[in-house]
Amino acid sequence: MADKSAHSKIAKRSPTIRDVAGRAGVSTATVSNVLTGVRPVAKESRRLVLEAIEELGFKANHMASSLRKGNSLTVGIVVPNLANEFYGALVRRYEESAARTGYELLVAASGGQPQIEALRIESLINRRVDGLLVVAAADAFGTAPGFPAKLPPTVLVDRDFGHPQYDTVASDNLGAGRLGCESLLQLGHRNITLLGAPELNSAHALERIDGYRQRIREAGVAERVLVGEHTIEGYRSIVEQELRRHDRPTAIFATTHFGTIGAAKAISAMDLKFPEEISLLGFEHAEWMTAMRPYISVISQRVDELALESWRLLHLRIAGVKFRLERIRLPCTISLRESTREPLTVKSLARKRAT
Amino acid sequence: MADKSAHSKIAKRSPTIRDVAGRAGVSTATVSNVLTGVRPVAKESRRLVLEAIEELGFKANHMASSLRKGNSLTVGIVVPNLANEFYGALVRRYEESAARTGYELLVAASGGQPQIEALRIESLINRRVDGLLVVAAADAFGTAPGFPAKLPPTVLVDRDFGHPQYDTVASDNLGAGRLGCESLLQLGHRNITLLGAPELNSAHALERIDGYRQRIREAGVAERVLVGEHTIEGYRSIVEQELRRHDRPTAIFATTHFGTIGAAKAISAMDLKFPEEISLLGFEHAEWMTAMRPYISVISQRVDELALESWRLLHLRIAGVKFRLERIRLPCTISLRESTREPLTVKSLARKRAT
DNA sequence: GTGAAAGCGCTAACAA
DNA sequence: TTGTTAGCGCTTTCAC
Repeated sequence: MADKSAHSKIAKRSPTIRDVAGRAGVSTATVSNVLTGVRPVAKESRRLVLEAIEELGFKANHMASSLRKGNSLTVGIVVPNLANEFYGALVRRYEESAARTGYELLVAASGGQPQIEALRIESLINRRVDGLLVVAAADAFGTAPGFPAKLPPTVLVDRDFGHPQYDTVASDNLGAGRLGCESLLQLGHRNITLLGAPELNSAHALERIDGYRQRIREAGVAERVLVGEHTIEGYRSIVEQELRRHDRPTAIFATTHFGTIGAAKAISAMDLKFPEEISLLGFEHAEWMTAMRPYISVISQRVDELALESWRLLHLRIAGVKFRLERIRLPCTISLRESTREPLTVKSLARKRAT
Repeated sequence: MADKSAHSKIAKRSPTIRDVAGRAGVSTATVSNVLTGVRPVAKESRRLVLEAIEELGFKANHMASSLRKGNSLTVGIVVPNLANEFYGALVRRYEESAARTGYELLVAASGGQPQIEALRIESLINRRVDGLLVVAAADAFGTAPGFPAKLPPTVLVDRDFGHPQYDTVASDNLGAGRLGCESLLQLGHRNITLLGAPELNSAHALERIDGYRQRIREAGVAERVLVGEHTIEGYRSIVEQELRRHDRPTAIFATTHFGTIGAAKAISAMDLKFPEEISLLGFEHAEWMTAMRPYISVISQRVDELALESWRLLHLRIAGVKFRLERIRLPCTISLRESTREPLTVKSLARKRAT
């Protein structure tokens, strides 16, 4: 068969809608209509077009259509750290939602630095993303020097809840703090040390601490809050010190995943019976915990729902649906396992009573 | 000041290069030249343009320039699962490289299914990505029905090493298998059970097993390979069975991260002295291991280098540099910690000798 | 139901 | 050094 195109040598550039139109003997408009389904196309024309597409291996250039249509079907996602398990789980869910609805995901990492976040977001805006899902590098999102003046529809997740300008979705951190404290109190603990994250640049770490404080005050029990460097080693060393005190706590409540690991490490480094002599309530379930002895009790965020809800809001905003600023708090869940027990004293008393 | 534009109402659409040109009193070409730096621009013109850009809050439409230039400065990355720690670490490094070089990253997940992989890659091609970094869903990458006929420059990472068509970068899995076996042999173990991953859809799991086999045969020791369902529970149950055998091994070598967790779980569920009675060599270091007692010895992939090398190759291909198909194997590293010890018998003998 | 043609916002000849 | 203009590949009026 003779090649219709001008250059019959190697076809370097990929075929365009024009090539398809030529081959099918119709206009580009008809090809476009077959592709988009915006207007009806006669059966015969459609067949010809589809054939031509097949034969040429034509793939519609999404950038061209985006440029023309003025939307990119692309969402940008910005997180502090892509290697983080929690954010990884978020991104995974976003990708699922995106793939399901014909969107693609442009990912960027801020490293927790507002200036970098500003830069990365600017770059995403240049790509004309339809919307942005952001785990803010710091509170007061959008105030870094050089931050773009106008963003596309944006939803803030996990951090900087209650931002005055954007919809926000986050876990009920205060509730999580209360819940953890409550469960320890119910077991009979009266000497509970909270291992909190330093404020750093987001207040959301403080919310969990506040929850603990609220609940423990209601119980009329003395509070004790430890805050250290936000690294496993930092948490380990501070917990180790704590466990050496004469007035050692009977339970530790870590409100971060790192804190959980650090505390577990500190406990196993000491000569304490775990969990008999010291209870540990951690944060954020992870696969490896199933291998720990004792199996660590934790409070976990509902990452799937965080992703779903934030995606839903963003989707509505992109669609132009008007509604008041949304602020969604999702409850955390507690998984009581082996690392939380009633303190020794209470247990002994109970036994005595029983006999 | 009077508004020059036709509609002086609300400026809905974002300013274009034309708006900037008008405001600065120059041509669009000059604005473009200021933006791209392709041709020199007089100082005064540049100042005017920059001012106009600032005042209008102009952001160059990357899609338009891509369409015109024929490159998107975008790389697509496809992995089986975005929530996986290993792939998360990869993506993080890719993002760093991308941000550093002006690229953006479009991410997609295959769920380990070649058909989905084909779909997602097609979608990325429609977006005209300049290149693709893929952790293949299965070996024989690119053979699924409906797989795009022609890909942009593509580098395969971790899986399907040695693909006949694309550059491939992966860890030296065979070497890793040998290395692990070797280190256990050196400690004096002669009864080493290997906990391998099922072949599933990638032979790369078998390579590690083969490495173990090679080395153990060289040593003239009986081999024993266990392969189960690729889940923590699957591994746990199979290891638990193994540990109940009368001829129980003195060491277990898990060649996957899941296997490591499963084995650790099985061991701590049994009444064995760990690591005195049973050694465990795992795969892939993780933060949580620091909290385990004993601290688990592992062989780890050099994920940073995998990312760097694959990015480098892709970059060269995108730049059009011609070179033969590259196949890069990166060695794994071993971290000997507390979970691997000499077996009891040997130890006792050594003690006797010492006295 | 279909085609011709304008144009999305930018870059790259080609002139001047 | 600068401006004019013709597209990049698509969608979308507006005619027919």
